[in-house]
Amino acid sequence: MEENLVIVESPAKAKTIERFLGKNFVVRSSFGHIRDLAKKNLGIDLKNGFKPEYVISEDKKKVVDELKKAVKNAKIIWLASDEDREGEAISWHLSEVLKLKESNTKRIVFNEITKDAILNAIENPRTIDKKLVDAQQARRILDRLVGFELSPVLWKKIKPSLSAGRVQSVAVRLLVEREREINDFKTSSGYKIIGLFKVKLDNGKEYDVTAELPKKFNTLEETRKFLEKCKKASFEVSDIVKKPSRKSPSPPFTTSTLQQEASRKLGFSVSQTMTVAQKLYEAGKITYMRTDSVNLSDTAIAMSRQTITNSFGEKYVQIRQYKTKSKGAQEAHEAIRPTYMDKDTTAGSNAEKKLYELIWKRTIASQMGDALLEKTNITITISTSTENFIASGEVIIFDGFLKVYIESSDDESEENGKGLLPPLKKGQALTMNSIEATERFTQHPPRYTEASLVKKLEELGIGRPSTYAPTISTIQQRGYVLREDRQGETRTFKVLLLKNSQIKESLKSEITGSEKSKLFPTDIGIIVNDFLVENFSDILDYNFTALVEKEFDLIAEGKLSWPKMIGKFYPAFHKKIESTLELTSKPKGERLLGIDPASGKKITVRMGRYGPIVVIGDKDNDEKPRFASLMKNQLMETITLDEALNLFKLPRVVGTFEGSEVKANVGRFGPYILHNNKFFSLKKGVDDPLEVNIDRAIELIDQKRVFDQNKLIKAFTEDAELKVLNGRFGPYISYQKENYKVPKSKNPADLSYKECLTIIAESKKKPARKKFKKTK
DNA sequence: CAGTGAGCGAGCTTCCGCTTGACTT
Repeated sequence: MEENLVIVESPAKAKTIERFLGKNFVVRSSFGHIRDLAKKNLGIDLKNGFKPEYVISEDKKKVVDELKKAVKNAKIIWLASDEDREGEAISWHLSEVLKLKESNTKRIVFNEITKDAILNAIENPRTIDKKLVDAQQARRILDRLVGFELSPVLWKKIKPSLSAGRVQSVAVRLLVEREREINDFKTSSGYKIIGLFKVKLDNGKEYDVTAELPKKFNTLEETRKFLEKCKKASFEVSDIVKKPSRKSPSPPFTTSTLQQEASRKLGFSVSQTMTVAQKLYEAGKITYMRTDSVNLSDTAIAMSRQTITNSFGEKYVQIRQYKTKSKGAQEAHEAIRPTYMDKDTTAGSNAEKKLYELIWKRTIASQMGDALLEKTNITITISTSTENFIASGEVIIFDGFLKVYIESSDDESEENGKGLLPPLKKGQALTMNSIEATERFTQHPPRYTEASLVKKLEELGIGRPSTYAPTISTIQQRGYVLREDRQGETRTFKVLLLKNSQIKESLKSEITGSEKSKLFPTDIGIIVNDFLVENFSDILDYNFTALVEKEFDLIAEGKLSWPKMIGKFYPAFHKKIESTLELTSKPKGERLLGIDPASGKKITVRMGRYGPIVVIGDKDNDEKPRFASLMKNQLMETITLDEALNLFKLPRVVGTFEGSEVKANVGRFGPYILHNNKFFSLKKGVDDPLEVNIDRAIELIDQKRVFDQNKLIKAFTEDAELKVLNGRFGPYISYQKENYKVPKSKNPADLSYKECLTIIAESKKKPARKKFKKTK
């Protein structure tokens, strides 16, 4: 018989701890929560004080059975789930399900996986904190009530299978409101003035100095006037200000900051970051990756000190303890850091290497000294104007943490590369080489990326490290949001150049508004959001989570009972659900665009059964209304009358090729060319079905033909339905509309008819694959 | 998949937070 059974949440953690504890201890994992509210109905007895009905989750039955066996064989059970609300609840559910007795059950907690921390925990056991468990139950029940009562309202009023919840609906709201800010944004322009000067110092050396006017001119007129004045001006250094400044390293990574930096520096999606981090964690290379804590264990700090000293020298060491700033942090774990600080790289996939190195650098930098800088601002007066030029420079006196890590910023326009200035003195005269005035435009607020949305959610205290990635993917799966690249547009801007006493005006062009991996709300996302904000403003409020968190805290302190809290919330909420079902009509987002000049009928945009459409006329008239779908990058909210009229120009005859008509149109999978009943997709962001010409169409048809030829690896005379094809995931066999993978051991080109049939038969023997849910 | 947009009805969908596999035609 084993003396002691320790139960933790994660199997990787179990493995590590078992090493620390020795022979008398067996360590098992619960794999997170083992039971949850029943999925049928609500799982909550509304007539009976909101009594929750808990069931053991299907995928946890095996785990529970094994834990039961392990309990039988142990004298003392140590419940070692995380030290936070959810962890406390996990321990409580375990003690209920495993029928643990108080006499031989101990609750222990540690928030770092080090030998000292664990031995210390064993020395200081406690009992389950039922008040904290109750706070978790309140959280769980509230979320279920909100989610399972709101979602069906959407099914009835908008579309089946939609969803709403405390976290996801606010995430969508952030995106919709940002999109509106962008639509409402009025761009204005001004002229930025940059002067290039030459200066000859006493030592005979000549230097270039670049200086900028701190203000922008609003109009071309003013700009020209200013340049005219500069023509005959003399320029002189009037002031030199040197200011020391310092930069401090950022704290070690939490889940959210790791997701942000991996997105900015490595281009990872939020879920990609988590998958790669999970791999590193399971391999024992980093600490736990779902954490809101910036804390480092004493051992980690000691290791960092050693590593920094060895690599860069003692003077680069500066030990720091960081404090978590984010709302609602529960700090059950350490920050995300390498397990062994002396390893600055790791083996593994490219992604694993890159992410590991990022984590290593960030952790090491967090224990290094501030960077010391000296900023210099030099004021240059203009004899003919009251304006001044400013030349600024920056010198690094001591690089400190910058030796290993520079944090990236979401703000792309941030200036970099301010360098060294020549040793100028007050009164020094400068010769003007040229002055350039460039028209610059104000930028609309940036669209969210996955990672910047996570950052915003964390700031609002909404969601947890374990749910950021799933939330981001849920709102995309529901069709509320698309993650997309968008091509920018060409914009022209004016440039005035003063050189050799002449002012030359020219037009230049730049690409603006291009977006990479940004989140765009869809029409459905906007309709759902507006409906929810209109009818359930309290839950959609950015402070809703913060408000209920305060009450959860009261419950955890024993100052409020959870049924009382839920009892206060639910009746009014439920009443609102019923009145909304009864009183509101289906929101279609209908908007009048104008009058069709050809027929004189009204043109409207609205949500149709299969997506957003524009309609000419209405049902009440004798004539059938005409319909057209919006293109993928058009929004109901912003489409104009002209754009709508263009949609009715499709399908459009492009020309003829090989004796048959070539047509352009937009289908469910985007714009396409139709020729001889065959479809050829138009290239996203390149071709426009309204403008594509016959030459381009033929080019696309040819390309597709070549592609299809390469697709076929082998066909068989025995059976025309059987083919070996080249696909996205490598070679496969296609037979009777089903696909089968070609084993890696076989060369697809050499497969015989018989071998193919064997492969098909083999793969049919395997248990039926879980079919992915069809998402429309 | 390359059209559709009516209306009825059965049966389904759905939340947030803990965890990891099992998937990848």
